[in-house]
Amino acid sequence: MTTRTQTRDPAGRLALNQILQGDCIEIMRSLPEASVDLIFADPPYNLQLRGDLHRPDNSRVDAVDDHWDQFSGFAAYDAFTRDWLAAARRVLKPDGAIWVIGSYHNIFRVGTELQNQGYWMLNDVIWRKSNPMPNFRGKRLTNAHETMIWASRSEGSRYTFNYEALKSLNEGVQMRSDWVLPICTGGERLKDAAGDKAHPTQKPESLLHRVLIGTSNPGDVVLDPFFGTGTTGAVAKMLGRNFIGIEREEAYIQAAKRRLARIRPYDGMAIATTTSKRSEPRIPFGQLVERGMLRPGEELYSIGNRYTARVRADGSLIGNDVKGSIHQVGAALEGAPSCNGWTYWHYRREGKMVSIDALRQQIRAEMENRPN
Amino acid sequence: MTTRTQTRDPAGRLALNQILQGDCIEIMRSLPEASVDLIFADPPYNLQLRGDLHRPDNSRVDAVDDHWDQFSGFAAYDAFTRDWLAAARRVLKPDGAIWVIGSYHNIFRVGTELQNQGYWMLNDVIWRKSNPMPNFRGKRLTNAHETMIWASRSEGSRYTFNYEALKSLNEGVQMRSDWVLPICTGGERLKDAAGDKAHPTQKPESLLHRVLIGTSNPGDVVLDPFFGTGTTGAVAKMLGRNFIGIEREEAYIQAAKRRLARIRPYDGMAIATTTSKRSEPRIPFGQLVERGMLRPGEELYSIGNRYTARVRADGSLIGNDVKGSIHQVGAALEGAPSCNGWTYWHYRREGKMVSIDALRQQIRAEMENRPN
DNA sequence: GTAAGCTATGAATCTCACA
DNA sequence: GTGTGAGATTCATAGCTTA
Repeated sequence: MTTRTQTRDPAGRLALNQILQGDCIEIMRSLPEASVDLIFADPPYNLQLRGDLHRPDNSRVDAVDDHWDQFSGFAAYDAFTRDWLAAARRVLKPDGAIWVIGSYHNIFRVGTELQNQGYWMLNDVIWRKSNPMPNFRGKRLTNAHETMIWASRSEGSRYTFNYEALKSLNEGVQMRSDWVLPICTGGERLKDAAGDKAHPTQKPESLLHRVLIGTSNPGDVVLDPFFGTGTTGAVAKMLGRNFIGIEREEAYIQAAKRRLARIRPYDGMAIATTTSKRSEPRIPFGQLVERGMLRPGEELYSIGNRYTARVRADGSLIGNDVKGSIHQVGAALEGAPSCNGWTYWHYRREGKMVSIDALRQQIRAEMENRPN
Repeated sequence: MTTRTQTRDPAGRLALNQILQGDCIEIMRSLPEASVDLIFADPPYNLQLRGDLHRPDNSRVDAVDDHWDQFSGFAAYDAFTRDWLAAARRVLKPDGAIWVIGSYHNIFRVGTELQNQGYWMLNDVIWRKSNPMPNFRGKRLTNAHETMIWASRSEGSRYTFNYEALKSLNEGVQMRSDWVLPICTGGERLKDAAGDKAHPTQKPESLLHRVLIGTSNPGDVVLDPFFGTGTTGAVAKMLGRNFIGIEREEAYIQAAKRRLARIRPYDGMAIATTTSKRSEPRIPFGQLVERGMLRPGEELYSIGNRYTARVRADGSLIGNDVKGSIHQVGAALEGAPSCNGWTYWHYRREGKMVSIDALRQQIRAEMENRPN
C-alpha cells in the first residue's frame, strides 16, 4: 500500500495536523524517530463473534464484523501487535508515552507485548461506561467498561503528567484510575450519507479530552495510528495539540477530514492548566467541560450579570486575572469570603441565561440510575 | 517441598474443607483431574526472581536484549504462570471456571496465558475500591482498582452463572462488570500476635461473596491455590460451598485455620438463591448482606409487625412462600401493586425494631466522602 | 405547547436439550 | 458430530410521535 500523503513538509520537517493514508506500521517506520510526544491507539480488538445476536425484542444487534477486525488467531494478532508497537516506540521521543485502549479480547496481549518491548506501565485506566449495552441473554455480566493502558516509552522516561490539571478536572480530588464517561451517541456520533454510523467504534471526545489534558502539553505532537474518524485529532485540535493521524480506510478519512474542518481551537488562555492547589468536593465542575456541556473558552456570567469569567479546559475559571474554581473566582470578584459557584455562575443558551447548576442536576439525574 | 496434609480421605476421595501445605503446582498435580468446580486465585506478582524458577527456552530473548533484566523477570513469571494455570486447568471439571485477580503488574501476562491455554474468557471484572490508598507522589493516577478475569475451562464449557442471584444483589438490575466494594479493613482484617496485619493483600469477603454467589452453587468444590489467610475458604464455608486451600506459608495457614474455625455456615434456606430520596444514590439491599450488616437467615419484620420474612444470601427475601426483592415481597404480602421495602422492613437489634433504611443511610454517609 | 409514550441502538467472544 | 425447536432474555439515552 502506498502513502498518498507526504510525511514531511517541503523543508523536510514532520508534516503535522494531517491524515496519512496507509498501513500504520509502514507509515510509522517512515516517520522520523523520536519525533512524537504522545500516542493514542485504538487498535482492532480481534472480537470473535459467532452467530447473530438479537435483543429480547427481537431486534438485531449491529455487530462489529468489519474486515479490519479479522485475524486468523492469536499468533497473527500477536505478530500484528508486536510490529505496530515496535514501530510506535521508535517514533516516540525518549520521554514520550502511549495510551492503548482495548477489551478483554485483546488488551491482555497488548499489555504483555508492551512490557516485553520495554515500555513502562504507569497505570491501567478503566473507562466505566455510564450507558453500556446490556447482556441480552443473561449469560454473563454486562460488559460495562473498557481498559486503557498508559505507559511511558522506557522505565526512566520523564513522562508528562499534569497532576493539578486532572485534580482540577475532578474538582480538587486526586484523579483515580477509573473514569466514568458515557459512550459516544447523539449528535457527537458521526453519520454517513445514509444516516448510519460512520464508524462502528467511535470513541467519545470526553475520553480523549481527559487523556490529552492529563498527559500532554499544548504544542505537543500526538500520533494516532488507528485514526478512524478522527476523535484524537479533533480533541487535539481543540486543545492546541498537533496531531498525526494514520488510517487505511478512505471512507473514515473523508469523514475525519470533514469533522476536523469544523473544529475551532480554544484560545490559549482557555487551554492553560491550573498549577495551584485547590480543593472542593462533589460533582466536579470539570465534568461539565469534559462532557461538552460547557466549552473551554466559553463565557460565564455572574448572578447579577456584573462580572464575566471564562471556562478553561481543566474545569477552572479565569476572570479579571483571578484563576481558580467556580467558587473561588466568584468569591474573589464579589470580595466575599466564600461563594457557591454553582448558583452564582450562568451561561448563555439561545439568548437566555441558565444557571450552571442546571447542568449539575442533569448529571446527577444520570447518576441516579447507576450510582456505583 | 512435601505435602503435610493428605489430599485424599481414607476412602480415596478428594479431601475437602482443609488446607494443603506446599507448592500449589506440585499439589494440584497430585489432585484428581476434573474434580473441582471453581477456582479462585490471587497469585503473587512480586516474586523474588532468584534461580529457583526455571527459565523457559524462549527464543525471543535476543529481540529485547536491551531490556534483559526486565524480560528475564517476565520470562520467569510467565513460566510460573504457565505451570500453575496448566495444573489448575487439569483439576477443573469440563464445565468448571476460574477467577484470577491481579493488577497491571501481572494481570496482562495472566490473561495472555489463560487464552493461550484454551481457557475461554467470560468477563474481565473491575473491582473498584471505594477507599483506595491515594498516590502520595502525584506522579500517576490513584490506583483505585484491581482486575479480575473470569474464564471457563474451555470455549464450550457450560459454566455456572447465577444471573438472577447477581441481579438480585444489584437490586433488580443486571450486574455489571465493574464492582464497587471497599477494601478489607477494620474488624475483618486479620491481625497477627503483634497486632500487625496478618497478610499483606487480604481480600474483602464481600468480593468473594459476590464471586461465589454468582458463579458457584452450594455443594460445589472451590479451590484456592494461593489461599493466604483463607478469605475464599471462609466465604465458601459461610455459603455452603466446599473448599480446598493450598498455601506454602505456615503463618498464613495458622491464621486461616483460626479464622475458619470461627465461621458458622448459613443454613440452606439462606443460601438458596433466586433464580424524596430520589437524588440520592441507589444502594442495593444486597450490600447490607455483603457487608455483614444483616446476616443471611435473619428475620425481618413488616412495618405493622404483621408479616415476617427471612434474608437470603443473595439479598432477596423469602416470606410466606414469596421470594424476591425487599420491595417485591413487601408488595406481595400487602397485596399492593408496589411497596418501598426500605421503609417497610425492620430488623431487631437489642430488642428494638430498626428500619433497614437506617443501614442504607449509613452506607450513604460513607459514600459521601468518595462520590465518584 | 407540553407531556407522555414509543422506537432505535450501542466494540458482544450472549441457549440448550434432544433427536 | 450437526440440526432443530422450545424457551429465555435488556439498560440507558436520544429522538420522534402521539395525546
